[in-house]
Amino acid sequence: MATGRTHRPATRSRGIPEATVARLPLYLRALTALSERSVPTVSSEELAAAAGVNSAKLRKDFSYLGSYGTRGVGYDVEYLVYQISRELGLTQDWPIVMVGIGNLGAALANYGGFASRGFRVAALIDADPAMVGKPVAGIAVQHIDDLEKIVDENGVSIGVIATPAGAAQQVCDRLVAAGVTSILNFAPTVLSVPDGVDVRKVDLSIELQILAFHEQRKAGEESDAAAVVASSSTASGVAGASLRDATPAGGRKGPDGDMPAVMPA
Amino acid sequence: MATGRTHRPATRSRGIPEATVARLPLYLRALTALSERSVPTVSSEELAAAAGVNSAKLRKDFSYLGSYGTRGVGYDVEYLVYQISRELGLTQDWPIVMVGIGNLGAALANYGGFASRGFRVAALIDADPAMVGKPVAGIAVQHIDDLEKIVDENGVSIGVIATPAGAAQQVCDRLVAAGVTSILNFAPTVLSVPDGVDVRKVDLSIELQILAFHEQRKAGEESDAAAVVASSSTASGVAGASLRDATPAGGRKGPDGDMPAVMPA
DNA sequence: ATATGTGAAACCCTTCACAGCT
DNA sequence: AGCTGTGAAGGGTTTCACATAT
Repeated sequence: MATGRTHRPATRSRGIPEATVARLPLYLRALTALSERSVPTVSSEELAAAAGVNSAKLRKDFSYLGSYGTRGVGYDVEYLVYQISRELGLTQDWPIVMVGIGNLGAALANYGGFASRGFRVAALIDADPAMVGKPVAGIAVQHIDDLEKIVDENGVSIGVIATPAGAAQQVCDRLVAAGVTSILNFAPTVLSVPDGVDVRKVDLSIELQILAFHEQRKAGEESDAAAVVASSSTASGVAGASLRDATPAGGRKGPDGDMPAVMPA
Repeated sequence: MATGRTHRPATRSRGIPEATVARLPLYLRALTALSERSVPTVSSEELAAAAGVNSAKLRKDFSYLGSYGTRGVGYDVEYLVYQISRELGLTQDWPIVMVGIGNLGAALANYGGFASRGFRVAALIDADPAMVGKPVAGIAVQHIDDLEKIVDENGVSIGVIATPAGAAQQVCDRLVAAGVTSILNFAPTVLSVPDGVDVRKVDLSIELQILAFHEQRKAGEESDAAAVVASSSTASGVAGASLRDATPAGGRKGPDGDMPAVMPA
């Protein structure tokens, strides 16, 4: 043991299921919008619609937090905003550091979404000496040599990695060694971290590939023309079946399609 | 019917579980790296380590695609790269449009991750006349008035939304009306789309909030020394029902912590 | 009358453990 | 001997449906 584990230690989260935690920010956003419009209460039905989930799920989610609703009435918006904020740990300030101030890093630094909700960009860090000192989003970029000092002095426990893939693991190791225990990774690599450190990744290339998978399926499902003209072929039934049999045919190998002469780049 | 559903129609994906689909891009990336190093075969154990999952899961995932391995040996790297690419629909070219060329949009357009794997940025679209004509990542930005024409002429079925939250739904509606059936949404809003349209969202603020939740828990788990200083001693005891008539006084209530006098911004 | 809170059922995903093939 | 492919067990998540509270 003592070897670095690979991903998402899952952190037993007291009693709240991980799936629920992942939806709390969604509820919070919807509630904040209601709060700004001075709406005093919401029903699970309304709030669920605003958050894009179904109401039974939302009620079950809230039940893990406590009994915060009133039967026959609904939920008090302000009260829920506070309770969810507290549950998520947003009533305190989280200083974060961002490493890798290239195109993406700079865009993220400029993105207002952080500051608005408990996160404060404590430092921007880059390895390029030409970047150091330059202000990005009103903050002067610092050199990566000072990473440990920066993390320590600011009490940073959350780091954002927006470096090229090749540098990510190395940066991650330094962040962890310096005391960071949560990492948001935008670099297209799998990061190895010790137990006790949480990693979440955002990879837009992966998201697109998942969409492509479904897109391809849709195209195959249609009569045969590619088009996909507006409409929504609801297909309420278990329709589908269509060409291409799923089963790995008794004999050998997969559905269809063998190696082509030329590999796709 | 006819009403727009809210999120992730889940698209029955023939036989491949959604969770497996979401991991295929990960496997593909690891395999591509092996391929570049001319590694001929991998075991499930090795590949799993490289992709950051466990080997049983990987084998089960691959079993949905077919029998692509050789017992006692492992998987042929090149062969798997091709099969997974094909399964994901990456052997064809996917023209995409990106709407909203601000900081984030520009950064995404510059990100190489797209082009490298089957995705081609067919057009960049913005509502700001001042942006129109400007080259971003080598492509001239076009005006949103031409959205429908652009989608149609390029046969675009995948759209990326990187606009401010307020404009996202409206842009989404136009994309869908124009024929787009898959959307990657970077705006912090829930999008309503008709059945048959897939939406995936990327929201870094949400990711950070999830990390904060676990981070908070870690801090509380420690012996007792207040690791995270500057805390907000949230009325440790069961504080009185403070001002705010909001408190829906009643039976149970949650674990601890009532409304504070001052709400966190 | 209305909407929450929650056992129970259904479903999906992961992990185990080993039969079966090379 | 070694590694894949997969039934079966185990956990987690979603959905149902209704008792319960206002």
